[in-house]
Amino acid sequence: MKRTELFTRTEKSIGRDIVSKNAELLTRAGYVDQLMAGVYTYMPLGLRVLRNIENIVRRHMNELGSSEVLMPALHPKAIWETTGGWDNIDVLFKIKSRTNNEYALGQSEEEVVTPLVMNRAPSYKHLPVSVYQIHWKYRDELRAKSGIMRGREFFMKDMYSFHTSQEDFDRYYQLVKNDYLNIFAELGLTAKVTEASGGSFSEKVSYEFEVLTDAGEDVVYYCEACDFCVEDEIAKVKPGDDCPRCGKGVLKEAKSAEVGNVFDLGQKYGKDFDLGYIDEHGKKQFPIMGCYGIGISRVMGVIAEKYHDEKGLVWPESVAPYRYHIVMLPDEQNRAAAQKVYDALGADNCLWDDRDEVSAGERFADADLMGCPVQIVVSRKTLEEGSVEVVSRSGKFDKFMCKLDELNMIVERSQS
RNA sequence: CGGGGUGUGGCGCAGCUGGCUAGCGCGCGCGGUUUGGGACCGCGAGGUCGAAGGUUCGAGUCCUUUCACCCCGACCA
Repeated sequence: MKRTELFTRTEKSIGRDIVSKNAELLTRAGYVDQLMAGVYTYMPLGLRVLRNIENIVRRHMNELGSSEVLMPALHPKAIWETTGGWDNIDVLFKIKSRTNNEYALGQSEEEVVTPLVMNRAPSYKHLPVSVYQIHWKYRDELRAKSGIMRGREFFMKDMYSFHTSQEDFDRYYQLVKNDYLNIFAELGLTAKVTEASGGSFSEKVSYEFEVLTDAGEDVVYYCEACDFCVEDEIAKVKPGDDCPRCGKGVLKEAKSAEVGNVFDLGQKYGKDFDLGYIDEHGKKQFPIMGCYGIGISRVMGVIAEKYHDEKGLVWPESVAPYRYHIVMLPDEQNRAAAQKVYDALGADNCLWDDRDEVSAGERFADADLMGCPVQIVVSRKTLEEGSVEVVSRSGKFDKFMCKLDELNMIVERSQS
């Protein structure tokens, strides 16, 4: 995309009341715009990052054999009364219409997905089933905070699975749990599988996927030597204790952000809706269900928290809005050369700063702030050698010159 | 929801105990000089000071109410 087609702008300074690093950088770089507390517009570049995260998650869900659906965010009151959530979930967003009917905004979708799936699974032969969606969620938080990390409206992947036996559930649960670590790794994040409480509707422990960061609001105790990690709320151990798993390491305390979770829902929802299936003996049974979340928009915030320096964002390649940022110094010859680079690398991979009358310094500063992985400088100086200069935003590779007639070298050499 | 802070052109801010046509930087428009790290000169446009009410000869400055945002806490099936 050409910069002149982008209506967003960058800001040098930011209000003193913005403390959160992700909010600061994403706002200054023009990735997001706050509408109100905990509610953001995703601007063109921000949306591309969000879509990249989303698509990585989507690919994994599809590989897990789950089917994508898109369920409503606006729910009737009745289904939430059926499960008890209307009265028990204080973050449930409730709406009264002019007809005096009441509605809820979805903060999770068990109430929708359970009838949706079980009405189509009359017998054990139709199970297991796994479905997921990637959609907005709403929580009536008393206090939204930390930029896009804790919104009242946020983008989330939520998957639900339905099984006929505990063994089959455990198999799938384990599969998803393991794959989650791969997903987060692909997103550039090191997540720790963390034991946590199952919430008010589940006696069982759940697992949260925690990324260590001071910007997070959870506190975990983790082992330095192995992958043991537990939420402080349910921990029977404390910092300084020997690790209960490996015995070798000592537990440390850290703040962290929950980027995903998996829940064993048991038979609650089937029972609440009285929706079961017929087993091989002709008897009615309730499905064992699991739910599996990943906070897409929160992941974006956490990545911004983990990947930045004093100059701005430094996106991992897997989620960067554009792989290449063409820093063109204004001049007709430079423009012609930049056009060549743009065509060679593909418009969908490049953010081309094609503006006139903007100083070199501002271009460099903008490129650093926006954080695309590879910066390609086109200037009189580089063209004297018939080349462009290729720079890594993260320092992953040493900068090098690339001849204009060998532009595919950029693709090769910047990958490694 | 309890406590604290802040609301002044698009963005960032100043405006002390009330006083005359509300300032500054950035950005924006026009002209010119610049062009490898957020350049410079000149001219110019743009705000009624979050909102409502009150005190006063006079309110951005004081009082009351209210809304919004930020931070701490509580909360976060």
